[in-house]
Amino acid sequence: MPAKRRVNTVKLQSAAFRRTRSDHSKELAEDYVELIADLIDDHGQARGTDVALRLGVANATVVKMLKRLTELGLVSQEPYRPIGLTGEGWQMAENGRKKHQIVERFLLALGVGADAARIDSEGIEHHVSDETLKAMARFLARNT
Amino acid sequence: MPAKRRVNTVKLQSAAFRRTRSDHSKELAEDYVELIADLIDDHGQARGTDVALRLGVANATVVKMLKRLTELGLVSQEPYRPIGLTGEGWQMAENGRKKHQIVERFLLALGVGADAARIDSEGIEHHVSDETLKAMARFLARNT
DNA sequence: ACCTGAATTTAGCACTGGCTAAACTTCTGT
DNA sequence: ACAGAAGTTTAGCCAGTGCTAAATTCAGGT
Repeated sequence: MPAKRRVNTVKLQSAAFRRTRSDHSKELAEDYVELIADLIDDHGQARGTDVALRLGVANATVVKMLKRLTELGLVSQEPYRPIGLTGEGWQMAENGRKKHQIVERFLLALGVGADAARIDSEGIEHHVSDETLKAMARFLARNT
Repeated sequence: MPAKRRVNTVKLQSAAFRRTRSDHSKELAEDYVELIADLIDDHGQARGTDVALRLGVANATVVKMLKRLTELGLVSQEPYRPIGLTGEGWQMAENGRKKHQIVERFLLALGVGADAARIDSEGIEHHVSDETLKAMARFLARNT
């Protein structure tokens, strides 16, 4: 393999790895925002305790993360009040829910059991490109 | 929904979230080990510089991580020598490569383009349960 | 044999995301 | 009305993963 070609391959590969890794904090943000949206829709409000319980982390961790999400313009909150989402936050939540739903329904259609489909879709959701998502949607449309 | 039922749901959900998150360090370990195995197979040896270049991180980061992987019993190395894998390391690498290959071939069979398939499989690989992997393999067997 | 350049390691820093314990608000039931 | 329960926040800790700069070791060519 010529040197130039190899360099390009390496660059592409490192980009792929770096991407999956730098996305970790974005993933976390998406998990929080999506969960908050669900809580608000299901219970009328989202409280820190609920988020902590659902995510399996300590209360203080949620507080710290919400501070970061507020700085990112996704969450809006006043002290000692339930958690709210900004417009941008709602948009991210909607997007995530759509993705999540397609992935989970896709796995079910593929023959994966309900439990595994739920768990795996949670993890996979954040690593699916638009192109792959479209392919999954096509599959769903064909197999219905 | 009865209280008991809801609690179980919450526990399941938090378990799913916690799992995807606590796996981050395991993911990283798998990426390193898989890459080292590839380098050894392709070039006869794996050097820190190559790993750093491929993963898109600094040299010192690789050194630190290799120390952790050595403590985990996955990597074996003497100072200033190329990187080796333990039996357990090779086993993990093999496992990862198998998974990776199935996921990537599955995405291709689904109609995803080569570039997206490569990048997405990199990210998805670590979040696919055995059950889902089997479903993908079944799909591949049917559509060949 | 030895010098130089490449590779590796060490040292020290920053940030993220986790935790516990303690302090502080808010809500609720009597 | 207010005491206690429930929820939130603050403070301070730790581990993991990244970085740069400087020191060290190794290997090749003269």
